[in-house]
Amino acid sequence: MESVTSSTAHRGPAVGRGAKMRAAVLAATVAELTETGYAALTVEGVAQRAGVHKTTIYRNWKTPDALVIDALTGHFATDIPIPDTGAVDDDLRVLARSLIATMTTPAGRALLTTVLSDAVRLPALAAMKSALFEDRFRRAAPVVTRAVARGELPAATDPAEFLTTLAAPIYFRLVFTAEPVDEATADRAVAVALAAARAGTLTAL
Amino acid sequence: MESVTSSTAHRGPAVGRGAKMRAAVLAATVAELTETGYAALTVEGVAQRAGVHKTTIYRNWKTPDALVIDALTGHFATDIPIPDTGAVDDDLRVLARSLIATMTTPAGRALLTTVLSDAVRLPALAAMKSALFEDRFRRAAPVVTRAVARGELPAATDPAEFLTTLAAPIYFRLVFTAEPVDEATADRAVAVALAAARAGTLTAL
DNA sequence: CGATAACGCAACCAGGAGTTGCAATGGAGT
DNA sequence: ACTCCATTGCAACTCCTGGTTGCGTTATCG
Repeated sequence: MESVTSSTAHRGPAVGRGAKMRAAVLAATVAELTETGYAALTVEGVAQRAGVHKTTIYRNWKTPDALVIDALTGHFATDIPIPDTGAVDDDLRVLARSLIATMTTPAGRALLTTVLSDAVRLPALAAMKSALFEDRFRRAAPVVTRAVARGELPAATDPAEFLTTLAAPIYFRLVFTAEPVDEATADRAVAVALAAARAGTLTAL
Repeated sequence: MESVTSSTAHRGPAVGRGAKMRAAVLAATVAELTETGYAALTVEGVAQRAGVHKTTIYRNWKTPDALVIDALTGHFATDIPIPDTGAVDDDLRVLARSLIATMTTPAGRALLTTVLSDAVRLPALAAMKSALFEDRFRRAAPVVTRAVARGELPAATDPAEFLTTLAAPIYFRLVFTAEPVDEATADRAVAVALAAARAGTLTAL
């Protein structure tokens, strides 16, 4: 201490190091989440897997929960691209298939599992869950409105209703049943949603 | 060992007591499950709520998990009645509404939440999850087959497929979105499933 | 009414989460 | 290349809570 001396403004903060370890820890967290689940998640375990010492984690994240939030928020950022092929059928097929593609990866499963686990008690995670679906639906809504504009679907078709009908069977199988979820599942979901919409059952309340 | 003595066969085992406490503990477990979730479930908490000492619980259930399984298995037993009104529309409406009725009760939510929580790591609970849906679908299948027989639905309609389509949006809203789930939700799910089936999109693979 | 089994209680053990102080390391600027 | 200082590693330590054990107490059944 004493004098910081007049010259040296502020020396090298050495901030480049934390980035790598941060990435490693976040990745390790997701991995642990997939393997052991949120309940059994231990900072020790994450540290070990990341090749880091638990002290480091405790110093960089005030609480283990913050770590989880942080880890999941990353994947959250990876958004599904919204197609615009000119035909509803194709748009929806692409949409459903990419949804399934992202959700059947280990990382996707980790997000889904954790979001459904007891971690929902964390307000931040609960908010994330709502935001995730609201956001995806809002982003995908144009697919429906464009189809309506083109006359491919009834004018009264509600985008949110439609997308819920499309997504529900996919998530249902992912979460509840042990059935495999693949392209066939996607295509069937599309067919069902389209049939329902064309029958006029997917209007706003 | 020794002699059990001639007279006194086997004295009063005093077995009538455990029943009441068992019920109290099981109820307390469900309550704790709804309020605090599986991860935060503590034997101490359950004991306190049940007006019992934790030792008693540890003595009656080898592990806390066994307690959870036991508690949930109770609700599991409460099955949904399968209607047979003579018209698919009515059958399905009744079915969907009673499903929603049971799942929106505190107890129903407890079952659902726990079955989706980290508790799924328990093989017994995972098995229960599969069994639950398989069983319900099997029991409800006649509603579909009868409708087919009556000519109300296409002959190729697959019961499991149909029931998945019916249940999925309900569970989706229950689990993922914050929307209220009521009769309107039930009726809409019925309309969607019927429309999809009549369009021939719910056939076996 | 008395014996026996189940419950209540209190003290105890174990393990893991989270903390702290100090030594080692590596990156940034000169 | 060299030096400085933030950041990480490391080890020991505390504390809390899940789970256990032995014994006194109570209630149920014959």
